[in-house]
Amino acid sequence: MRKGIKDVARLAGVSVGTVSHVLNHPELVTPETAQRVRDAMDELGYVRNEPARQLALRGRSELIAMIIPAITDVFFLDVVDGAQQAALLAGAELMVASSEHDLEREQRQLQTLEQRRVRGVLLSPAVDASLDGVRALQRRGTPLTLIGPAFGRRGFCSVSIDERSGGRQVGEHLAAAGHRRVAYAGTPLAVHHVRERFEGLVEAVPEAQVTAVDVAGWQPGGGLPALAELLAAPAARRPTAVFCANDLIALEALAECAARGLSVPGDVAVVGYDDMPFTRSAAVSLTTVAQPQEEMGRRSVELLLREDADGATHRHRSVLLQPQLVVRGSSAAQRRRAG
Amino acid sequence: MRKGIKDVARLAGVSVGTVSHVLNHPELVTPETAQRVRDAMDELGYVRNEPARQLALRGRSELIAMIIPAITDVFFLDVVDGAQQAALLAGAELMVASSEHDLEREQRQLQTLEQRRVRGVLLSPAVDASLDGVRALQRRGTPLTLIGPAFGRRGFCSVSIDERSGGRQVGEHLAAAGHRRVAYAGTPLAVHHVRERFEGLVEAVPEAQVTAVDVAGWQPGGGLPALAELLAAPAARRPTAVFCANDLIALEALAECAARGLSVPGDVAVVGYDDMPFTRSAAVSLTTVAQPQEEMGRRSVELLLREDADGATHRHRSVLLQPQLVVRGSSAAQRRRAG
DNA sequence: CCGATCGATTGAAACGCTTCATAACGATCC
DNA sequence: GGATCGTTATGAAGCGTTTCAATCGATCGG
Repeated sequence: MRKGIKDVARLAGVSVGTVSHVLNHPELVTPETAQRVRDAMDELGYVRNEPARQLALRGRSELIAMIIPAITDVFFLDVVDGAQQAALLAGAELMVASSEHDLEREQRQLQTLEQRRVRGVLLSPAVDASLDGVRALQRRGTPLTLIGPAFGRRGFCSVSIDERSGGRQVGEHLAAAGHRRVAYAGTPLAVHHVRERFEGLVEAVPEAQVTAVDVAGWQPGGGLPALAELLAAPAARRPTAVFCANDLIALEALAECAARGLSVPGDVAVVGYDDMPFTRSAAVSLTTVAQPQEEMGRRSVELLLREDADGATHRHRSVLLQPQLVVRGSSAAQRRRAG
Repeated sequence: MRKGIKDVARLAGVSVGTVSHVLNHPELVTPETAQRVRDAMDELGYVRNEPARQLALRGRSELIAMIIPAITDVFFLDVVDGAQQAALLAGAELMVASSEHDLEREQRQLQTLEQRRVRGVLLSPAVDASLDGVRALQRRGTPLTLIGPAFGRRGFCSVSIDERSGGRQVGEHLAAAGHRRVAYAGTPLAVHHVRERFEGLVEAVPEAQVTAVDVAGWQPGGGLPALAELLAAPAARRPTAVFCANDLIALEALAECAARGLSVPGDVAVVGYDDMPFTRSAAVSLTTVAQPQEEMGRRSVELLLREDADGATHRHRSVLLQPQLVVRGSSAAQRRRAG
């Protein structure tokens, strides 16, 4: 049914070798012959058979695959975007799959990618994934770089973000504005990046009293009762700043303040994390921390391609990216009453 | 370097045919032999060569590809998610690529997908794409279904959303609440879905005066001067409701109201579109229109697989999905002063 | 005018797999 | 005991491509 190189050869009156040459080494073929072959291709609607090609070349495809834990996680949008740009520059294609935080799916996807002989894999592992399978794959010759926290991940290239620095930047900003009582609203500290940010914060405000507010179980629109309670305290004990583990929580913190008649940033400063698009559009524009997602994607592709190029002489690298505090209205610097 | 089926055969002391059988037709092989072969595979770290397999089977892969116009467009997150679920159910893999609104990239991606002999393609075309290339691809035997507006796209299966109905639902909601002056804030009406929503709105509020506010050039945090001007009018001429073409604009409209001391929904009702996560967390929770993205993805995969199964007898189908008004605080029903 | 040289083209081998017709081998039956 | 059968294993053919050694003409220097 489908036309192959042979049909083209017959129609053009040349051998299959020649047809292949016009595809891969046009300089070896007379322009006229080449044209005749191309005409034949058009006429037949010839489409190269990539699997066959790959087989003959006993090689890798130009496909880079990226596995992320959840396709609906907006954090990865720009990571993918950056990776895509870098891949394009290198003449490779990028495709994305999602493990949905399921270790088994992750393994299966890695397996089919290896079977497809992809050029390399960018992996942001499902949370508590054991990396044994990944190591094996790598040993068998598929380059792989890790995206996300690098701890305990020797033997791989990896790109991660300095979460602690993000917390520290927020802390320094708040300390400079004279805050002495700050609340940290986040999901359980057991989650790696949530804790790192917290510790960065604490580190940077040694003279302040920091209260961790666990919002486990929170979901958008659900309110923040634990935080509300804190804000209900008399002014002298009430936190003067709230640092939230992400922007959505921060937006809701804003609402809690408004509901209590507390002005932001007058009475309470609010800081988010992630710099999502809506942070600029909120009633009080949100101070937040921008993450270098796009760069994360870009660098990970670069590491991957380098690993591929280096071959046996390769030495793994870990890249640590810096987040960036973005000061906006919700924490605007101002004179504070003594607190 | 890499081990093949032959190496496995040699090590297990069987023929290549047998090895292949344990992979594809285990029932034809004695359990003991099968075990021996599997042990050999493990020992050698054998990984199936998918391209070779595909070639031998002269067939399609189990890979479904989806091309979206922009990887950073949050709208598609749940579309991809739904598609992924459906694909998984059907035993296929889904991979995503993005054309970045570039017709040329889209074409190139379609081409490499065809060369890879994917099982089918879900395409959300770059805006003003001509579909000729796509038609050719389809004629050559790659099933393809379209995601997005169906107009002028005969000859394909497609899944789209009834944008007009979304506008109508908002209109009916506002009309029922007694609004007589409503503003529509959106990017140029030339954009298909923006216009459709507008027309739905107008259709549903025949007795009201509707003002279209063009926010072309707007970006998050930029403010909405055109809308602000409207809101600055004396109460008797000021719109009592603002319908925004997306939630981000609506959030900003909320801020404009607050800045002018207008209460929402008391003085002005605000309605958004898309039902993004933050709509529940805003100071005034946002009335908006939820889009059936996840279903969109699911249905498109179903159509694709059906087309693949039907073969020549296939008749194209168009599915039109209904969006769903979600009423929240920013337009809460209430007694209105005569307006 | 002949051998050498060069450029264009050819055809076959190889890539790793699946499958199919065939063989090998017991067990079963008359 | 020989024919027949069923089960299991075999090896060669074929999938569509690329590449490489070989071929074929034509051109060139002497």
